Amino acid sequence: MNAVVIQLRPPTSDCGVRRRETACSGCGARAFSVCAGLPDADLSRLDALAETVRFAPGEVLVREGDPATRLFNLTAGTVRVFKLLPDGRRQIVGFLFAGDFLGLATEATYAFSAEAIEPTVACRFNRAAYQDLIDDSPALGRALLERARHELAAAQNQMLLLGRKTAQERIASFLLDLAERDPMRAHAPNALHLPMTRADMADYLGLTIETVSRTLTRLKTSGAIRMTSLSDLVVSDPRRLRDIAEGL
Amino acid sequence: MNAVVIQLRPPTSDCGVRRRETACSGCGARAFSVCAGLPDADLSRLDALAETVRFAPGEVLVREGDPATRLFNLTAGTVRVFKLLPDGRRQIVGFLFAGDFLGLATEATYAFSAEAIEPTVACRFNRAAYQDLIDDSPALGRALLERARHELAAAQNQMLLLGRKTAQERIASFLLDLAERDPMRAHAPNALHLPMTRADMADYLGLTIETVSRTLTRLKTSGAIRMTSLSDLVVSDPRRLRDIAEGL
DNA sequence: CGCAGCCTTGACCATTATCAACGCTGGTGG
DNA sequence: CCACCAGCGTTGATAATGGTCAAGGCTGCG
Repeated sequence: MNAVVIQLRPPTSDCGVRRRETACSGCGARAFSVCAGLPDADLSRLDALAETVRFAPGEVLVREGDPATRLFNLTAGTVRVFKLLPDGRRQIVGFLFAGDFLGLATEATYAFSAEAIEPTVACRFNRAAYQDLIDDSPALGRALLERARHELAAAQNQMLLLGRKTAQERIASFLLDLAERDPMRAHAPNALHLPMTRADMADYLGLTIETVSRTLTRLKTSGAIRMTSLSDLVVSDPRRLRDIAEGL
Repeated sequence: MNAVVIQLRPPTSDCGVRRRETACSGCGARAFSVCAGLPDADLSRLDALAETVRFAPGEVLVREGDPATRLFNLTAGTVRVFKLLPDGRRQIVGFLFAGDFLGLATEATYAFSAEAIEPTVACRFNRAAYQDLIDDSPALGRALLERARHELAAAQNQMLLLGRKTAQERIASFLLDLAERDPMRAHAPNALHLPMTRADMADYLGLTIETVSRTLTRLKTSGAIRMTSLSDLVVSDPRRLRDIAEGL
């Protein structure tokens, strides 16, 4: 698995900064990469700041409460970003994939933790240096603001999901969202890979493992989706799934 | 009521842009005002773009799905920002007060609706012109990015609340958050005004009106809070309320 | 081949939603 | 000035969605 990832994305001298707009060799561009469209001068300065780091599944990228000294740009893999309550209840606030930026919501200390789910490669930046570069590169500042807008809109959608949708609507919405972001989607339009466990999905959707499992079974039985393995599925009836997601 | 508001915040020739850092005459500064600390030159250019507008309770500032042509800076009042599902279920994604900015999460079209709760005064900007000004004023861009970071962190907290907290924890968290943002807090540390209805609270917290009401009664009975009217309360035991909010 | 971890399914339970009745309050008009 | 009404809030009884507890099955790896 790890070997495959490395095959798809060989270590790059520029830490992936220049390549960030494609998520996977041979498949289409990712729409919201922070660095897509930046002038070469800015890219070079980013390159100079970046250091490539690798994380095995379960490894910690940042820990809630720690001083926020680093930012990351993912070039491969999957990361879960989450918050914990004192008694251990966990809310995953997002999954990050290749091309995504980790640390936008950051102020003096990290307000979330982040762990690799799959073998992950990232460009790591010193936050202070990155901040200097933002202050100095209007294009980068603009790109980050644009990304922040997008993340904020996504967060609002997730609040709607968590506050007002049923279990079935949540799962359907999640699968559709994932289908839109999945770097593999260009290869097979309705095929979808789930890199995370049922527990991760549950903690992202405000449900329990059991409810996630039952609901997937129900969607399967109703013919909206078909599981090709525990972590792969085909959306056999996208229209229906979309209707379910919107509560229709 | 309206008269009182106008007394506290007379219409200003500069649309409130320069005054945005104080929420109410005589009380302390608000921490996260977008324009606080901007150079005078930028403030003047903002002034030139701004137009003062007033909204009565229930009036619409922006409607989900409309082309996003306007941004707002609130100088007085309270606004609810929300998203709807086709069947009418509503999720309030935030309440805005004096000093808050409306439109950060906006891309081509509004992804949310916004309505005044109380009589509200705002500076209205043309979005394209505002965008030009951002591109041209590093300080403004930085301030907006800072604000976006803060909003994103708040959104993640709300996801934790909606996905993993019990009804009682949600209400306690909500009251504490509100206490922190309430422009009146400088006047009486533990007094708190609720400008929104129970239905608004319910739609913000992913609960029903009845559960909000019952839970407030329970907090009241337990001695953590004391209601001085339907929309005013005193946090009589802040420590306890904090513990409840964190699930302790 | 066996084991550990993850997933599924079932039975039962609890929190919160729903439905319903009633009370308070503030505004209006007789 | 008082009575009425509409809208909002509270409380109670009941229901349902999703959670909890428990058992067993799959799967992938050593």
